[in-house]
Order: sequence, then structure tokens, then C-alpha cells
Amino acid sequence: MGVQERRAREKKELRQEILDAARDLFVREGFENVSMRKIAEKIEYSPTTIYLYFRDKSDLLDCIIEETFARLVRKQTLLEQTVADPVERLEKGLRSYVEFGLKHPNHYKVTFMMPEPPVTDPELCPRSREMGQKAFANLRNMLAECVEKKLLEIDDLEATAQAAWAMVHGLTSLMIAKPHYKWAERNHLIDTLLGTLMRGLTAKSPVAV
Amino acid sequence: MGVQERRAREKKELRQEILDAARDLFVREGFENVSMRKIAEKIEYSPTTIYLYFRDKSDLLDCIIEETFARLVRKQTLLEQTVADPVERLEKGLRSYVEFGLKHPNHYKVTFMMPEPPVTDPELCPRSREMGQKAFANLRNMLAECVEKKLLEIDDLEATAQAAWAMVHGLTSLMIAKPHYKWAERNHLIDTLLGTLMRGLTAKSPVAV
DNA sequence: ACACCCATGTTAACGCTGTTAAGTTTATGA
DNA sequence: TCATAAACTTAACAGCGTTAACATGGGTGT
Repeated sequence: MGVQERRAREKKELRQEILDAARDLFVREGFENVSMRKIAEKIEYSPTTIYLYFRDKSDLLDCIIEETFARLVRKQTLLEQTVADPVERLEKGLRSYVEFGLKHPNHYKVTFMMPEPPVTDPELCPRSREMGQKAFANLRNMLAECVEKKLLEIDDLEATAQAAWAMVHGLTSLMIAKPHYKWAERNHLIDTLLGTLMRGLTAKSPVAV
Repeated sequence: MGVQERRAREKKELRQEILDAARDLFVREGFENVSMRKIAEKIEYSPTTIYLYFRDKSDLLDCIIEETFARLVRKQTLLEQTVADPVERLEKGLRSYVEFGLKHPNHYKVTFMMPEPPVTDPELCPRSREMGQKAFANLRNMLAECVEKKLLEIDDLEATAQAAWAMVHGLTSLMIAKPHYKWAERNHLIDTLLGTLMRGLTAKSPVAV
């Protein structure tokens, strides 16, 4: 009897419907302007129904963010296979990180620009963080490969990876937070930052501090 | 008759009392966890009284942020007078920016990590932005002086200044947003980022892209 | 001296929020 | 056919920012 299976399928469908509605509102209006009631109205269910499928609002949004960030990870993994030169790959990886953030500002905002809430339940950590971590792990691997192949000389791999991440995050988050600021032309600005960053990594002579 | 003056003084005092209470809560609990009612309770007035002294919540918080950011600007201005070498001054200025942000995470969060609200009243723009702009202007001036004195070669001053700003902002904001992340030791991390940044600015040879 | 007025502050309320407890409907398996 | 469990809704709680309407007390003009 396929009854239970049909039920399970229907349940899954509604869950997906909620996700779709939430993502749509979320992308268009931004995290803090999307209420559970708005999502409920869009799918024509009562607000409390959502709680049958998601623990709470942040759980729901985490699920949305996860699937989007998985795309970034895939994109970067693809880069590993298509770009031979590790230095060029690193530069392209950093660039794709920025471009991804600018393409999905609301997702990026929630994942990297909001203070993480105090950990109440240590085991129920949001999934989206995992994907963010994975993206960073990719970046570090790219950097490590440059060092292995003697293309870069780096003292502290971990610290350098974190610094590089911070730099591309800085540009991404600032442009998201201040869209009305008189920025230099976008691609030129990205080039300038990546140029400085890559030169800073390749230059061997220490600078006076 | 000093009556009006006394009244004005009393009004000023209550205004200051509100600011003090709000700043205290704000620094300790963070922006989104401070409600007007909490502030009112702390000063033992009704919530609506606050609206006699401040347009709304964001106006109140802007006033607090402004006075804090003024300290950063003062600090950087002081640097201009005490550090002779422009390159060293630039590096110290960038460093003080990061340290300031980490010292006042809640202020920094509101000023640079939150999406700016849609401009409703174009003339009633928040004051705090002004101070943030001033801090950035300082940074650009430091950079410009390095170029003037032929200590740095830079193609596009504006884009480079924005990129440098983005880099230090990146580190500051990431460490604020993810305090529980397994960061490298704070000072070492700052050194690593500033080292890469300064090398990237001073290195003349272009890197392959 | 007395009435008025205005600054100051309060109470009550509106419409929103996330979330929970309790109640209702619906369909299924025995 | 009937109890049961799953699915969903209604009503409510406690909080939020903000506004309108009301109270009060003291300085001012006549």
C-alpha cells in the first residue's frame, strides 16, 4: 500500500512549497522584513503550520541559505578541476566568492554579516555555517596548493587564509551594506582589491612595520 | 530671570540621561536587544518620554554612535601629527581602525554591518554616517600622502583607498560577526592582514591574472 | 490675583512580531 | 464502523516601535 508513501510525498511537497515561498520573499525583501505570517499568507496556510515543518524562523532560513551556499561550493570545486595554475585558481576562487556574495546579498548577509546568536543548543547548530565553512576550507586548500608547489611563500597558512578570506569578505559585505555609497566601478574595484591581495601574497620582501 | 535657562538645562540633563542609559544597554546587550521600553525602565520614565527627545529609536542610537566614532576620528587625527613617515602612519591608521572596531563591536556593527535603510527623508540622514565617512576620508588622505611623497605607486587612488578600507573592514567585521570562530591569535592575524595589504600596496610588479 | 497656556510627561492603544497551547478536522488502519 | 493519529487552525501570550489623546503643574499676560 502506497498510502504512507503518498503522505510522505505530500508532506515533502508542502515543505518545499514553504521553502520556495520563503526564499522568494527573503530574496526580495530581506531577512528582517519577512515574517512568518507573510510566508504563511503566500502559501495560503496558517502561520503555525510552518512550525510543523521547521523548528523556527531561523531554522527555515538556514535551510534556504544552505542550498544557495552549496552552489558556491560547487562552483569553487569546479574551479579546482578546470583551472590548472594554482595561483590563477586562487585568484579566480576569491573572485567567484565576491561575485557570489554580490549576487545573493540577502543570503550572504544572514550567513556572514549577522552576529551569531548565543549557542543555546550546542548540537543543533545551523547547517548554513557548515557550507560557509566548506567554502572557506576550499579557499585554504587553494592557498595550500600554491605553497606546496612553491608558487607562494607563506609563513602561517591558517592566518594567511583567514586574512585573505577577511579581505574578500570585506569588499563583499561593505558593498552589500552600503549599496548607495559612491563606489568605484565594481569590476575595477574587485580587480584593485584582488591585485593588492595577490601582490601582497607573492611579494617576498617584508615591509617596514 | 534664569528660569528658561534652568529648564533648558534640565531638558538637556534628561536627554543626556537617556543617552547614557541607552549607551549602557546598547553596549552590553547589542542593538536589536535594546527596546525603548527597556531604556525607559532604566531611567524610570515612560517609554513615550524618549520620543520627546529623539525622533525614533534609530535617531537615538545614531547619537550614541556618533560620539563614539568621533573618538576614532580624533585618534586618527592625532596619528597624523605624531607619526612622521606616511607609510608607517598609514599602517598605524589601518591598525587603529581595526582595533577600534573590535573595541566597540556594537557601535561598529550598527554603523558598517547593517544594510542602510531606504532613504525616506533625504535631508534627515543619520549623523553617524558622517563620522564614518570622515574616518574613511582620513584613510584616503594618508594614502594620498604616500603617493605624493613617491613612497607608493598607485594607479587609482580612490579605488585603492576603497579596497584598503574593505580589507580592514573585512577583518573587523568578520571577527565581530563570528566571535566563536577558531581565529588565529588576534594580533598575529591583524599583522598578517596588514602585512599582506602593505606589501600589496608597495609591490610594483603586477601579478598574473 | 487669576485665568490661560504650554511644556512635560503619562496612559492607552494600534498593528505588528515570533511562538505556543489547545482545539478541530480529516483520513486511515483495525 | 470506530478509535486514533496526523495535519492543520484558532486563539492567545508577551513583546516590539510608535502615535494619539489626555493629565498636570508652573510661568506669563492681563
